[in-house]
Amino acid sequence: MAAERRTLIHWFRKGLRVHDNPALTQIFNKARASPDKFSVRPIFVLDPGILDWMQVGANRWRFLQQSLLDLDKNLKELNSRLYIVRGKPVDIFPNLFDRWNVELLTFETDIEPYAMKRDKAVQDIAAAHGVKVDTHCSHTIYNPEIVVAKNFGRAPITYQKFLSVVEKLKLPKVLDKPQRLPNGVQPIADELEVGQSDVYECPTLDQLVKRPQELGINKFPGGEREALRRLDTSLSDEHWVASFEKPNTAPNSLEPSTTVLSPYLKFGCLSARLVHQRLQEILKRHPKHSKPPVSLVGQLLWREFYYTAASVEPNFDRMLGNVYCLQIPWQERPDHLDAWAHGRTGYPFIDAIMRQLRQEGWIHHLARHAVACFLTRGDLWISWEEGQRVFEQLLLDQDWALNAGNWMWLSASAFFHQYFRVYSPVAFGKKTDRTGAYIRKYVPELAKYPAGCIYEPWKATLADQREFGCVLGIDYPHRIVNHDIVHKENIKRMSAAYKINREVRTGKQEDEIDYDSSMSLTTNKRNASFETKRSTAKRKR
DNA sequence: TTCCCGTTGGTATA
DNA sequence: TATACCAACGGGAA
Repeated sequence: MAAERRTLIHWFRKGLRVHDNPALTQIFNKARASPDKFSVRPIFVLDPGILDWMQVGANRWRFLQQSLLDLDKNLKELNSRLYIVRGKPVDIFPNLFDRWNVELLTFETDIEPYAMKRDKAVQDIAAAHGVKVDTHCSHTIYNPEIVVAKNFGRAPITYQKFLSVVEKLKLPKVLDKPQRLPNGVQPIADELEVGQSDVYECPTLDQLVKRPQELGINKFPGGEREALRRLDTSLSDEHWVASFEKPNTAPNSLEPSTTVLSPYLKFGCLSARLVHQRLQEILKRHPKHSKPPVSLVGQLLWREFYYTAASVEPNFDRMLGNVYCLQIPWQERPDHLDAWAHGRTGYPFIDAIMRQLRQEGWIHHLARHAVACFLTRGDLWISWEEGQRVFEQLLLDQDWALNAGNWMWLSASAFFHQYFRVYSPVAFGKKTDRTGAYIRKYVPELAKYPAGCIYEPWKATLADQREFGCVLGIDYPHRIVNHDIVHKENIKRMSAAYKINREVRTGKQEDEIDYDSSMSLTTNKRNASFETKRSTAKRKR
């Protein structure tokens, strides 16, 4: 009798795909082996609690919505479907476990603190309801837990060290999509579905997006189908793949100079393990290929690097109490932060990047470097946490570990320490776009400025500005800081911050430390120094 | 303790 | 286009 069937649930969170999805494949195989015993319910939980954890901008909601629609389609091709459940996991699971007579729950592991807490709670609930839970690590190529264990309980904090650790590890077996379910495994409608046929349907865009005016161009639609298509396109030119070196790609080309697979990897529409396997196959045919850290494989391994580091530090996205992070007395400047976030700094290259980000949800990695350096140690001296928050909202590929890790890198707070290497908001972009075509596209008010001064519009005379149809202070802002002056001051501030951190780290007594050595002492700074001690203590443990 | 190295700086000089 | 220099960091190996 159908009523006696037991339900197998796969819970999608990240990993919005049917290919290379071991947790999904597990329940499909189990149901296929005993089709008269089981029903299969692949679910996605629309969890309002996630908003206490994450900022999600309109473009990112759209990407998720499209990914869910595509996932439902892909599951239907396998004779199943996606069930969207609305509510907090801790509230809805007890109900589902009872109502659906659940035997097994599977999901992909995650290392984000919000996810780990949520998953622990759900596992406890499952245990109380007699539901078995199986988890699989498939968001990353290597299991962060194993990498940490192989490195004697600590995450490697240099890329080279990370490489030496993972080189010894076995690569995962990449799975194809599961085989189609036989007829009869689909669950019969539950009491909620009866008379409410749309109760588990995918959300519409207007259900998710509260401010539709913030929706930009849909240049990178979500979903597994699009992800695999994009992968094929990216890998079609094998010479390009084999010779890829990230630093040689342009941050300001009019069309992306890199693959833009990152949003798909973030949501798991695309398996990093599959990409890795496909790359290895190509590289076998091209013995003289580029290598990590600059190669395409190297890019995947950066992702692994940050995931591993983040997996053992719940404060990875904060300066205070973060074992990796240098304590720096950043300043609060809401006006400057706002100008930066909305592309109104008066530096055309910086503004073009920030506007592209807001419109399209993706910017080149080196463009991220330029704007991140500008916000933090280069020019504005504003905390990387503020930048992280803006990126979190706007980037389609926003991934907690990568976003925080890269912000620490760029602000020279962790992993990278050569703070005297500062990006110029004027010179850096010129290397790959002499004429300023990128600026003309994203800062159209400057479109008539000639190549000679489009990166530095303040060099145009007022008469010229009028002729070019864009007067500074009226049609486009004056620059909010003078880079030539502030970046030198900031290098000194960094030097002082490093000195204090060094002294605290090496155990010099607090009263011996000269906080005033090159800048005035602020409350902020004393707190920062105090927290460093805590971090250091933690690190030694 | 010393020395080398580090995904992707900027600038001047040849 | 390549190289030296700027002023100088931390991690990690020796």
